Amino acid sequence: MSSKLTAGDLQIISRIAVFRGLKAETVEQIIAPATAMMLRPHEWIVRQGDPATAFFIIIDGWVKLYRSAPSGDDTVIEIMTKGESFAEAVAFTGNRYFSTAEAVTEARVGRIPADHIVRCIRQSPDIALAMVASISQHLHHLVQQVEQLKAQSGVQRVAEFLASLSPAEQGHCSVALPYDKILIAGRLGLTPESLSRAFARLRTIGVVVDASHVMVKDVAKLRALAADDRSAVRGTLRPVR
Amino acid sequence: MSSKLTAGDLQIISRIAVFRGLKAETVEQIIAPATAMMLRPHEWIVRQGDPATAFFIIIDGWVKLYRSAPSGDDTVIEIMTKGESFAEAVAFTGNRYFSTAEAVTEARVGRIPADHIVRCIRQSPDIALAMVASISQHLHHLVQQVEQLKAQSGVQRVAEFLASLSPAEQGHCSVALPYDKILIAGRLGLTPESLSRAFARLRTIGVVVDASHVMVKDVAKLRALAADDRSAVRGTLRPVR
DNA sequence: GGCAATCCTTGATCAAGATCAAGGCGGCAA
DNA sequence: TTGCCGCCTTGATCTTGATCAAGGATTGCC
Repeated sequence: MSSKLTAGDLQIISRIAVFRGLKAETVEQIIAPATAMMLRPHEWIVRQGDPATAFFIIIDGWVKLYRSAPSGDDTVIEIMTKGESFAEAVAFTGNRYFSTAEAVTEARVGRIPADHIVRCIRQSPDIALAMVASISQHLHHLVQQVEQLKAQSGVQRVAEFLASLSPAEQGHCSVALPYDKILIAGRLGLTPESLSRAFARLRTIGVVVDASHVMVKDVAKLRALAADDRSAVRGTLRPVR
Repeated sequence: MSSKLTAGDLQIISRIAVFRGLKAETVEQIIAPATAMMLRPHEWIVRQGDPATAFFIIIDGWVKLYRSAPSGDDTVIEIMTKGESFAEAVAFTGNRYFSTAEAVTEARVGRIPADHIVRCIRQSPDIALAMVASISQHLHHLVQQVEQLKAQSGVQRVAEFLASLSPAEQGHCSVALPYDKILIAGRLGLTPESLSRAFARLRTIGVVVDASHVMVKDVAKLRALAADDRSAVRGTLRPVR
């Protein structure tokens, strides 16, 4: 289940996110005691409520963070992939993980013990600043999610999601959905049925979804819709039967 | 507008949140260059998009964090009071504040320059750990908010909010709403009208709201409702006309 | 091939919450 | 005192999204 990191893993880890800006030797020192986890779909990495003893970097694959209510239903908090990290902050507090992390695809995840990092920080405090920067990203992302849930309709959230997949600011583009629609629906706080209908509505502004392929005629229009700019999509977006 | 911290301010600040667990002299060193801001209602502390150069500790009063969309409407992200801090993480990144912070009541807020803290951290890294712990709290709070918005109905969020005001786990209690209902509605992602109707529904399970006074007959029932435990409130909660 | 399971879509219906409109009430200033 | 304004509530209506139900498409397995 757990093994040493390969040279390739190190390459990936040191180039990304959490450790951006640190010297190569510092990064090496940090990840010295790291291990790699190989996961099959549905296997979990940590469980909500477990004492936090480490944080994680995704080397490959997709991972979802979700919370389970006593009533039984799960709420997706975040979906992450290669180069992203999670549970940094809580790992330093000794508290408990507040979400479950589960592999969505086959995945490879680096595990870094918190106590080791704490030692490293005492030795070179710059590490702390790098990690705070990474944590700040997570905060920003969550703040945006709260804003979206409170202020945007389902169709708008879908539009924003599609726009975020598109590399371009405007013009047309063709992208692939990164994971299945049930999961996308969860990410956006919708049921699969509602997501399906949202896609149907977006057809009226030139978005064609076929399985995991999405053709967007005009990305700018998508963004305008997400931003509530009614003039950009006036008269369109009728419900589709 | 900005002045020195009083001895009383120092008392409050050093006892709370961000600096918990640090030695008194360390705290003193950190807040040496801090200033106090006195604010009237509606005055802002920082603006969304401003470069982040400091973080803040609320000494007294209430402060709301909110984001403004290009379309004009505002989304409440968080409402905070005495002893709470904000913008810690982003202050270290040099990025821009991602919400506006505005006084809701008269308020007194301590401002701590980020560059100074960075120097302190290099000198004694324990500060970083204390701050990460505080940031972790913020993360947890946001995660909970996302969960609530995605998984709970408006009435449930209101129930949870009221339950959180009550010191007791169960039994009856009487509390005061901490700020006006428009703001409570914003915090919970509802319109004032919907909040009003949610309160009306809760009357059927023994919650009486009169102006800012709330009488709760059975806090346990509130919590059960928030947690989706239908058996606890079976047959009640009919819409009220 | 046939079968089952999963994913996705579509339709019909229902419930939740937003919106629009109106009115009560309390505080405050002239 | 009067009048105004902002907060709050209530009613009527509309929109959004959830739920329930059914069926098509794909995939994997025997």
